[in-house]
Amino acid sequence: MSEKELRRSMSVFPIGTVMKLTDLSARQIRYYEEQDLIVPMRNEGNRRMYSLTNIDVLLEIKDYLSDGINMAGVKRIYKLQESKEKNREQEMTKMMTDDDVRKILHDEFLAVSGLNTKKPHLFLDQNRIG
DNA sequence: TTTCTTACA
DNA sequence: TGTAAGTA
Repeated sequence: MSEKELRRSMSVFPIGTVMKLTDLSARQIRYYEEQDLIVPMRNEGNRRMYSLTNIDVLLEIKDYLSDGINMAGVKRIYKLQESKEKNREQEMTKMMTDDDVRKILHDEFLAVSGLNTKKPHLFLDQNRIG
């Protein structure tokens, strides 16, 4: 996660500030949380603290709602994005793994055939195996 | 003062 | 969704 993303994910705004920034009522903001559209952090006093990312989502929700989409529809949109991101990450992980295996087999082949002119990969791959 | 939870003439 | 009550 980049520093920019870390900053955007820092929960530092109390609900009152979020109300002004999004023009939503506290009731609505808490309701969207109940619908699992956002997951604000809690401070020592059990107060909800929101991040810029949370605020972005709330603004997006407002846009969808103003476009005539109901809560069920909004929830479907985020559910879909969530599953797609998981699949993408899983695919990426699988690709990385396959690539590692390929490199390892390639290096082993070079070593056995006595043509290993580049050993650098062996260190990295062995660490990944362990 | 602000926010939280719960509940509803 | 709004709003009231009683807290923290």
